[in-house]
Amino acid sequence: MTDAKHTADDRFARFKEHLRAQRLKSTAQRDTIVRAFLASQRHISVEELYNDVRRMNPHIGYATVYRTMKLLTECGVAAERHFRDGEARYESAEKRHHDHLICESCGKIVEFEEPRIESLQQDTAKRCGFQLTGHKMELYGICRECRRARQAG
Amino acid sequence: MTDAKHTADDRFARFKEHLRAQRLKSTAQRDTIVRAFLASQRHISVEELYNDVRRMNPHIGYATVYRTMKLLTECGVAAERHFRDGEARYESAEKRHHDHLICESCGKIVEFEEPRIESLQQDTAKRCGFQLTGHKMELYGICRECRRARQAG
DNA sequence: GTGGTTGCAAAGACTTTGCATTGTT
DNA sequence: AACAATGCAAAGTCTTTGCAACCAC
Repeated sequence: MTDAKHTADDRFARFKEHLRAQRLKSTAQRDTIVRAFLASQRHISVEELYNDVRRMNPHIGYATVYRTMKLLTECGVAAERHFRDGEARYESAEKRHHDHLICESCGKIVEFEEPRIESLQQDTAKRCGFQLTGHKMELYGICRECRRARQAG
Repeated sequence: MTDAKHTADDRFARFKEHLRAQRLKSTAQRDTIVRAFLASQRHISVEELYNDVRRMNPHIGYATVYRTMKLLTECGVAAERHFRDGEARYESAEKRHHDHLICESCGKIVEFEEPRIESLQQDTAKRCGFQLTGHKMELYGICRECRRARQAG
């Protein structure tokens, strides 16, 4: 499924490389956390990740998860997102650029790309005298499944 | 400047009306906070508002400011926003729909409307099977003044 | 052995809440 | 008089940090 250049192993290697380059150390805790993150195919919160990690090694602390996700973000393997629920979520940073569509009923998160919107964002920034450096766009709605469930229920 | 239907006095009246309708009480603190909010022509944070309010009445507490802004939001006079800095900011809710462009250098916040983006957002949601209920879009960049200052400096 | 890392608890930032007191209606 | 509102401090949520013990290099 995943692009061959971006397998979990590749990303794990990228993380290890980052440690080496920065003269940081490899530890069992970091390995566990990174593998757990790479195994999760979703927009995972620190709490969720912490729970996954604890299953593999109950002695790992919350702070280490936070610190490791910070490292993963720095080396470009993970990207931090902030949706409405107020806690950070992490996703793989190696996908191409995209934005998110979130179901307000079940919390499902769908990714989409819409180059026409991107282009209009550029135009808009320029029109206002800004040099665009980034954006945040989230669409909120009700997904098909939740609408069906409502009608049925 | 402001639309005649949306003067500060009108909005103040709307707030008072809300209190009456909900059988809540008018107090000097609420009046002070609401007037300070209506007088501020910007996307004001609770801390900034608290400082303004303290100048008018040093005995007002932080909690009362939070509680009053909640009320103002409920009655549709204020709208709560969350930008990157992690603290809530409030703006007038009576403007027409718009999104924000934020200077990463000086923090300036500019409002814009772009119906073509809105329309593409609708299309995108539909294409993904969602019924759109809302969105959050912020563009980040460097404003003209900050770019000039950089070149000069 | 040196210096980064960990886990825990404590602290921070922002916001909400409990409660005795005060103020509105 | 009844009951909501206030101010303060305490608690809550998410995240970061200080520090002694620990471990990779």
